[in-house]
Amino acid sequence: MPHPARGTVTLHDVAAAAGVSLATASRVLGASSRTVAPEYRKRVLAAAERLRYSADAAARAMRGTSSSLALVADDLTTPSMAIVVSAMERAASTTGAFVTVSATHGDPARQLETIRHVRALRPRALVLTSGRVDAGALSGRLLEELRAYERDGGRVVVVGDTDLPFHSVGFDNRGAARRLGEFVAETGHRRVAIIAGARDQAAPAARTAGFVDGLRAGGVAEADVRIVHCAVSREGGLEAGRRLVAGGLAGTDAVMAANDLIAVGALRAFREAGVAVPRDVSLTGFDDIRLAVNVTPRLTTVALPLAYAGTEAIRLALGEPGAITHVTVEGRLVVRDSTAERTG
Amino acid sequence: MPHPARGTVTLHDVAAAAGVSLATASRVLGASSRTVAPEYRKRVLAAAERLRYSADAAARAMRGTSSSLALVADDLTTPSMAIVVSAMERAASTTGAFVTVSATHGDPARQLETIRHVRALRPRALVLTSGRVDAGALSGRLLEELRAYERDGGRVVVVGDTDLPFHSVGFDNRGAARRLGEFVAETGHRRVAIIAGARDQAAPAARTAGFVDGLRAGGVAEADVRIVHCAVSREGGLEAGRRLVAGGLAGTDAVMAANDLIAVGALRAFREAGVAVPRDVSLTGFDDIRLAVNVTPRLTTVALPLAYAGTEAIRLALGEPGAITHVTVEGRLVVRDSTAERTG
DNA sequence: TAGGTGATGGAATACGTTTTCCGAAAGAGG
DNA sequence: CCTCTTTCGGAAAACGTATTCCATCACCTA
Repeated sequence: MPHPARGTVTLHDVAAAAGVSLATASRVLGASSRTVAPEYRKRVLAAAERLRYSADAAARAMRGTSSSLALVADDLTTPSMAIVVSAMERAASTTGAFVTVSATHGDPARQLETIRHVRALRPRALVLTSGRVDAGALSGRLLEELRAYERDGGRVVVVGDTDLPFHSVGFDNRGAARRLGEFVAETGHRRVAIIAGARDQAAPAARTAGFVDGLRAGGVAEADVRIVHCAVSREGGLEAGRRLVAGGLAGTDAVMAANDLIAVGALRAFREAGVAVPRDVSLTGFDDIRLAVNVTPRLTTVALPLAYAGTEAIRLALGEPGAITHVTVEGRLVVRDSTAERTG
Repeated sequence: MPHPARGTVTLHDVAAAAGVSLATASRVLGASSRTVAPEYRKRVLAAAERLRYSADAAARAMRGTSSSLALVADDLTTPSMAIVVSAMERAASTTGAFVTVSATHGDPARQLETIRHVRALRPRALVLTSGRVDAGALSGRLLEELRAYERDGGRVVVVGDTDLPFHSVGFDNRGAARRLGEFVAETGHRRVAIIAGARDQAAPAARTAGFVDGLRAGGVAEADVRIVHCAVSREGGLEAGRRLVAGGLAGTDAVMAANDLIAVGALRAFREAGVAVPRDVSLTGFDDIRLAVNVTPRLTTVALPLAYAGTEAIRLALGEPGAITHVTVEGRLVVRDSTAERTG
């Protein structure tokens, strides 16, 4: 398909049309350091324009100067991924590189397969975004594959928390969650339910741990902190919220969700049940997705500077070689309307 | 960078390690029809595994069997683009192809440049998504470039309305908007303001025209329809909403926004001003983005089956050659809480 | 057993480009 | 006027893979 019937016009055709040699045409059209006489240069450019010549990236790549950036993500439809994709694209376009994207749908087996597949492109950098990128879950196979890729001269950047020996841009989930927990405790809440998301996902787990840290530091008794799990989605939050109210809130005055989506789901469950937020219970989220300001009440949450993280990932991916760098991006507490101060 | 120092292991290395010829190794590792003796096959597979061999996509592409899909979009951060990207990725992954993405930021010059650049990849298909893909705006240059690409054996699919002679997946913006306009008229509204978005963008313009069609068909007098313009964003809607209330609603009982984002912005402006939706005015959106059900009140809007459109685009891009096909995707009226019935 | 036939490994070639390397021509310096 | 240097066009090699063609070998049939 790529070199069909008789269609494509090659450098050879351009050279012939311009009446010069292949080498000369290449020097004019490629980014060569060699100078060519103005007369010839003009002829080549004219021929290329006339024939609508477009150099074959594959052939060009073979000779050594390829350039593509690969993104391997769990899910391409989340807002944060869109931002990362966009940041990568912007960075790539300044150097004439291409961005290729792949989705793994959170399946570790598929993740391995995808990386193996992507490796064929010999991308300059591979940005890996996943909820669970750690040595254990991968059985070492993924690590080996990534190492082989590095041996090929590529660079790996992990977006998210990881214990793998690659550059990474991580969020201080636990620290930010701790601050949010402290805030909740300091505003007078005493019985807290945590909707913790999935048990086996790294980010939600770290946030849950941080919530607990902060609440305890703020003086909430351990016995008064309840943790429930659910799917990491709006639906999961809705369902968990329903379970919560069905089982009786029993004096719970604050609910902390592992992310905004879950919080929005829970919010809906509370509204269904006639539980007023923040009058009856305060509710917090995490991520500060756009949705957070578009629900009523607007969510108190933690803002993650995703755009910054995305560009930071690109910087690591394209920057000068150097020691492995772990960049930690701080979250910022954003207090809105979904939390109240309890004076009682 | 792609073929660095001494890193990459090539088919040659695998063949040597397995003690067979290059051809044999290629036959085992590639998708060849030739059979090779079990003994040799085993040795080759073992060597490839041990060396973590990954075939060079560029070299492979040269021999004739490349496969990539290119997406050229205005803006990669919108939710609808994320869905299209995801649909493309899914389709590509089943055939072992890659998806590359590029953004043009709505700049026609950049659009041309991008397509020229992308053409180097010899992608099997080029999906072009843009608010304004028409012959006039492009001065013919873009058309020529796309034609040259087709001559190379590629296929062009335009997502969005276009008068260009390529496959396309379009939304019946005007028709759906007309139905929404009729609905608003039939539910008793008599003075309507339309927040029409940007004057020069095709989709908002078509929707506005459709709103007007529907309202008139439903019996709303032309003098009672007011049209205001704004940026196509939440901020634009917010600002337009403020202008609207500042100037006095003067009996306006319904506001129709060109899309959900604008509607959400307007909703916020109304809330600020103490205008209750839908009690004081009804409000409608367009697109049915996720946000539409997460605001209060939930938006009455038109749902566009974006996922369907995305897969449809892929189908056209990868399907059998045939006559140019224009697929029109119907919108679906979704009535929620932001519109009331006016009996008075 | 001779000749035919199907299977299969290996050498060589092609893909389109960039980049040496080489040679020719022109300019500079004595 | 001769030589040394610089400039620049062209021929050819290289990149890594898939495939065509050729050679070999085993097997089958008469």
